[in-house]
Amino acid sequence: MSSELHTIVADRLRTDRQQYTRNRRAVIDVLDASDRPLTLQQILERRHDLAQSSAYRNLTVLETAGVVNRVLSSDDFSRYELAEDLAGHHHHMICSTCGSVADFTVSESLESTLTAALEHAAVEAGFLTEHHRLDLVGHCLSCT
Amino acid sequence: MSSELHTIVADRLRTDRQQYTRNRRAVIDVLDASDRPLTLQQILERRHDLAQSSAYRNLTVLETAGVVNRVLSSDDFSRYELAEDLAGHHHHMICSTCGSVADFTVSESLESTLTAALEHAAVEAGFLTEHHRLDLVGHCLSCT
DNA sequence: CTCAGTGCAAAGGATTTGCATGCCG
DNA sequence: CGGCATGCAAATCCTTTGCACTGAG
Repeated sequence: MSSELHTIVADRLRTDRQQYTRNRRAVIDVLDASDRPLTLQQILERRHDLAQSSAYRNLTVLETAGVVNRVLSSDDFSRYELAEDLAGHHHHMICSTCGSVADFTVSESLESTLTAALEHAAVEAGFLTEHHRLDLVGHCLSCT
Repeated sequence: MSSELHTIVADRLRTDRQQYTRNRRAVIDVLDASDRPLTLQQILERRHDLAQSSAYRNLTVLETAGVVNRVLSSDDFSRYELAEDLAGHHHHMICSTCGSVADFTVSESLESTLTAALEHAAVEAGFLTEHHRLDLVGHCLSCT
């Protein structure tokens, strides 16, 4: 399972003529082990051997290769997670008090209804959809 | 219609013990005239008499009073729009190439299905929902 | 008068970049 | 050996803040 993940990541990086280095693998491992998107700080806390600038650079490389997504919340920090086709399609509960982000999913039937309706709206606007984003904004348990 | 908007804004500001000044009214006018969220730069371009710092400060005041929302896109710029209960509930098409944001809506029946399903998920997670956010991410007509 | 709002300039802070070094192929 | 990845430090740039001034009540 996990080794399969690394194979996929390595493939996509190779397609971008990028190497799957130790640091990049460390970033992927950290994101894979989390049940929610992580800030750069949180990534560094989990792997003290990573340098800040390299982590940023590697996240950019990984995002370009399509294996990592950048998630924006309500605070000043970007958060990072595995791309949806690796981690599974899901949604976010965003706390507008503390900025934390938690994952959740909805039923497949709702997803397909949604996807169809959105694609209809996109076509009308001449917009080329990559994916949709459905998030809840409110207050998490610890901030209530 | 428009004067009604100003009345509502004035009321909400008063509740926050804030005044509805000329500059704040100018910001509201600019946002009201737009069919999409605007960056600070775009606001300043439309009203050259506004100072950057005051515009930021006023947007913060207006956001706190609940008449303006801050919208995050894919670029480094925050965008601002009238609060949903003033402009109507809607969604965004976000261009991941240029960061531009356009508004769109979906049917009310889909909205209510959505709202019910999301509330179910939120309750399970102990999350207190303020509102939901449903966005399309992709490429706009000019970036295709 | 008082005090919030304003504008200029300077500071903050997450993210990016320059450059010398190290390492994998 | 050659070229990319790395890490440190410095730069970038959106956004925030300090401070003196202005204007409404």
